[in-house]
Amino acid sequence: MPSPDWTDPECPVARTLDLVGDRWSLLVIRDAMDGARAFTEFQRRTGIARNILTDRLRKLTAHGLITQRTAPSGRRQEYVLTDAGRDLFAVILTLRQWGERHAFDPGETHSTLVDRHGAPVPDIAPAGTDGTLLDADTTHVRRSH
Amino acid sequence: MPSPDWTDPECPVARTLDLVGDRWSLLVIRDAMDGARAFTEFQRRTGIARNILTDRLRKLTAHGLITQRTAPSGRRQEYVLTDAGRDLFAVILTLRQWGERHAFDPGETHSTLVDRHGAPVPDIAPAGTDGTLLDADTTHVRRSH
DNA sequence: GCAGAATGGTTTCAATCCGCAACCCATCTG
DNA sequence: CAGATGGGTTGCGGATTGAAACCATTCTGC
Repeated sequence: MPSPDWTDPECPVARTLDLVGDRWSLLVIRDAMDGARAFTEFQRRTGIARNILTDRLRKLTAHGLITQRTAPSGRRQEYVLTDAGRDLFAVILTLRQWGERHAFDPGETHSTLVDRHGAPVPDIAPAGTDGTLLDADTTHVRRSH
Repeated sequence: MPSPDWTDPECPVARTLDLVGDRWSLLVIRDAMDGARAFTEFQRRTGIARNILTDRLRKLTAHGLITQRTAPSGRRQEYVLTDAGRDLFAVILTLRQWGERHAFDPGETHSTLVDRHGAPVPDIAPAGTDGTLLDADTTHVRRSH
């Protein structure tokens, strides 16, 4: 029901990118995960244009990644992640870790993701059922015939 | 040297998205990981417009994610992933797994990522140093002072 | 060794998308 | 009640995209 015309209907990567694969959606999700809830707060953190933010929030809502509701403490609006939205955590995390490894010069500082105790989150490494590390050379796509 | 004006210079997520966060780049990377090497092959698999593909291949090359070289078997050109490009495997994988969980109706078929033995790749789950599962609620961003 | 197809693009043009600025109304705050 | 803040909408110009046509070089079959 959300997006009838997929770029590549049978590829899950392509479908995900059809939903969040633009310049801003994942940054909105990132900020929602870090506590942003109000329209103005998203706008301030990302620097996105206000009309585009309106559009992205509507699309993400239509696709079931966030929901809009009135804040418990009054009449203000707020946007919060759905379960599907929160499940993008691993995506944001791998994007973050790749960036830390490849998008900074040595010595450049960057923000860090830490757990409740302030300890840095360890790198994610894809592993097979037997625990061996997987990469592009040891896997391939099997098309859904 | 690659991208002087970042959307959000100190956030690794934003920097990564500045490099590959458009509609096509990650699909090109996906296909490169699955064996595509030639210009026409990328165009056929993704359905991207040819001038845009030219632009994306140049940008990905400029950012060090792919390299262009002449094929060993003659004079044809080919595009292959660099180490940094191959390191996007975890990103593509988490996008794929999220899509499998949330972008398909129950009963709909989709392509699958399998290892050398044909076994499906297990889901990635972010874990802390002590092995506990991490998510958006148990982590937060620490800004770089 | 020549015709035709494939490869790897470039160019042109129209349509779409995006960012900026201005505007608007409702709600808080002093 | 004046001003600030929240949550937008509208209009406009510039940038990005997509479709199609074009082009030069290289294979391929006969």
